[in-house]
Amino acid sequence: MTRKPTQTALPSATRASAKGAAPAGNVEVPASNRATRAAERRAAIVDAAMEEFIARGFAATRLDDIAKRAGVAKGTIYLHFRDKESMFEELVRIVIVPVVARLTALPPPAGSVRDLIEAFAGNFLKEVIGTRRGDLVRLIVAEGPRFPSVADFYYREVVSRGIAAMRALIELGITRGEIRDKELARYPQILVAPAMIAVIWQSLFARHAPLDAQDMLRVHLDLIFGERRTT
Amino acid sequence: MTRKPTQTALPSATRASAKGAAPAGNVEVPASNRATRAAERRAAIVDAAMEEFIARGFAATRLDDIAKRAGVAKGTIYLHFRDKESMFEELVRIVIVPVVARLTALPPPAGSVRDLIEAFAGNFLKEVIGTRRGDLVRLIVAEGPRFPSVADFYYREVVSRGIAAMRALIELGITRGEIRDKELARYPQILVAPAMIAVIWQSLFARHAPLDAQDMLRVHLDLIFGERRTT
DNA sequence: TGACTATGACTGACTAGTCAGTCATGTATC
DNA sequence: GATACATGACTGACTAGTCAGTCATAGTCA
Repeated sequence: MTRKPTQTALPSATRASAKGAAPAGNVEVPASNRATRAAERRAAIVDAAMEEFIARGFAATRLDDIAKRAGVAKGTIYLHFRDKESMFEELVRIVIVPVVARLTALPPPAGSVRDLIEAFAGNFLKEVIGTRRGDLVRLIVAEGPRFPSVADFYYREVVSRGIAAMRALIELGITRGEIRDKELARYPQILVAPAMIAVIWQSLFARHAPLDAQDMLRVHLDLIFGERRTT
Repeated sequence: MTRKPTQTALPSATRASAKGAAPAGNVEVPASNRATRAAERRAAIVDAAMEEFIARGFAATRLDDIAKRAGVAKGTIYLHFRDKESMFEELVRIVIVPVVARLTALPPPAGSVRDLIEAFAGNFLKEVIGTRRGDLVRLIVAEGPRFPSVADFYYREVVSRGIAAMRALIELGITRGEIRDKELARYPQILVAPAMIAVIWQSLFARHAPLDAQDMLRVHLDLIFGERRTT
């Protein structure tokens, strides 16, 4: 009984992945074929879900809100994801994977170890700290204990790789005589710690006391590499 | 409409803080007077709430579960706290304040700056890392964005004080020639970062890769103070 | 090319279940 | 006996997930 959606508009954001996630008011752009449209919708749902989960956390996020933000009916979400939980898990994968790929693909085997690490830090600064992706990291820290599969994935794909990569760089630095402290290779976490703190700080305390992450990371590298660089 | 907490007692935990928090099966020990009993109940509720909030986060925690764990009826919770939200906020205060007090009251003005910082780190290791209180820190990171009052409180009472204290120590270290890098005073976060990372690591990744926090902090201090100490 | 049919993406009202907060009814204390 | 405290069944608001029905589009045929 009752039923008669009429359903005129069908937003769909024409690719663009609509970061801003314009809710309702977007104009009809009936993308070519069905498959494309579906992919666009899926992307819109992912973006919307990301925003909502970051803003409210897993439990407090309503699928109705995600649907509204994505400009889609609630049922549509279930055409793309099994349920709320698996949507959250997939979401993390979908967003994390390309970032890792980009950060990993970097190593331009040029210059000193310090140059390499600085390039890496620069990218991290640009790609993560203070961005939506930084918030995602905080979200993983927050929900990790309740989503072992997410924590596992994150450890496997990001943390263990990152630690291994940093360890390799540190060992190279020690071999080349750029880094004096040989013990550092045992705890690459020390190298990464200020960057992580910066991510969390921006999320939580930026409005109390803004933090110049770039400068802080430079000071930290000075500490490790022992000398002042450039100016 | 509706709302009228009744909000009678405000016991104030008469200290005691009953860490053990025996769940249901506690044999009634009709402690002398009403005030004492009430204080015990309040403490039991605080402990139970702490456990539940840490395990599930704010939104997913059920007051029924807190009540059951505390060995109390749900209504009793409302004799002590206005609602779930203010319970969470008070909880953070109740648990954090004594920890800060204990960590702050330390400074035995003896020995080198490194000794001071090492003593501090040792206490932090014992009191926070890998304990329930460490989980609370993770919880604050998790819920902070949704509870500005909690984030504010935490910044004011813990972060800003901690940063200021560390800065003072660093400056003293620089004056005394123990610390070479003068820039460090601008970012006390660098000094603290590995400790925070240890807290988070224990919560999330300990079962994937255990971390010897104590050793890591030692290596980090070696990095800052430049030389190896003892053995 | 135009008309007609089949497909399945999409919708949103609905169901079943959950849980914060209430309050009438005890019960212990003074 | 009066008061303060404690209880837990109850209410009502809210939401994850469902599914019967719709309709734009792809496919087929003349």
